[in-house]
Amino acid sequence: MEPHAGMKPDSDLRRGIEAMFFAYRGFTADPDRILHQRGYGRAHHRALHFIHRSPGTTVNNLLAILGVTKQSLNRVLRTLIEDGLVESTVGARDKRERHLDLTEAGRALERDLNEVQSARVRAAYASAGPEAVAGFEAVLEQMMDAELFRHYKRLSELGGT
Amino acid sequence: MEPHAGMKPDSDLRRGIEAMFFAYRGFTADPDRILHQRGYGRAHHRALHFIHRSPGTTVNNLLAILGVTKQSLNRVLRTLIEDGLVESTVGARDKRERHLDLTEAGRALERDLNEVQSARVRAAYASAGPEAVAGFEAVLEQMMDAELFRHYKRLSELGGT
DNA sequence: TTGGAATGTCAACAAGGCTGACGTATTCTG
DNA sequence: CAGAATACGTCAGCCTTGTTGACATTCCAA
Repeated sequence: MEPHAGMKPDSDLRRGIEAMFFAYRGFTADPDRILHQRGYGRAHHRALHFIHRSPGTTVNNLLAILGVTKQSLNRVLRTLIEDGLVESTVGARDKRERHLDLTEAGRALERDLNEVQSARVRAAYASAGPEAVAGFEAVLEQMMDAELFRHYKRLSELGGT
Repeated sequence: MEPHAGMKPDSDLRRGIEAMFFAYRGFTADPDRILHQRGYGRAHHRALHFIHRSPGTTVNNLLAILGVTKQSLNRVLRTLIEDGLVESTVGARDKRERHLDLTEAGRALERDLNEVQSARVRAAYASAGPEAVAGFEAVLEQMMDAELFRHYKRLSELGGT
């Protein structure tokens, strides 16, 4: 392949790839500790996060966002419901659907997890500066494929508390 | 918590967190397909990547970088050696050590995996622009914790290919 | 009204993490 | 030189979290 102006050398790309690998490990390290103490895994965190984000969402909805099979999600969801962190209510309009919401205990755990994860992201943002943050998000967005990007955009536009 | 100038609002942090989640999925999607075809998983990719990066590295070294137990790494390594993708040779200076290298077949697979993963990163970089890339790397570096950052730096300074 | 699509649950299996215990070869150290 | 420490491999067993397959319930449209 002819290198040409604007073409990133192979070593730059490898560096970026390694940065993603190591950064993702750091990104999940703090919540993982809390989860492990409580006997949960990363899948539980993801479920709590997105239920918090879209209260009353259905199982199917969550499936699409998380990109796993319904059987896989169901196992996680079942333990969260048994442990009283998530509430599942039969749909009023469509009784096949289950609407998912966090209980007070669920909100508390989600808050703890978000707290430690946000702290790290906040520190990284503060240390790298606002322009770096803009670049960070721009590259990440481009790294998603179309479907993931749609989910991301939809959630972003909801605005969060 | 009193918000003050320069303090990122919670919603910005949540957006960044979700961006990391979705982007990481995209980041691994293409290599995952190739790996799955060959009956391998992400763990095999990581081993191949870092052996390629540091030819002749020892098992202990790889353990530290990957952050897994030797039992876990051993399972992956054993299949790669059996399948003739990795070669393990007894250390010359210290015969307790095993030095790991890719065979020709191992290099070929690593090249394929790197090819598709780099393609996506390259496209993202090209589309976001060089300043965004600088910001991207800056934020990722800050997101690592100290030990991971050391590994990252050591590898980066080796230079590429 | 009935057959198919959609939604969700249960069962069983595999990958790949983990801990703990142990064996062997080799090197280092007191 | 004897014994401790290091590097590596392996066995056994556990957990999380992904998968497929089979099934019940509910809705909707022909």
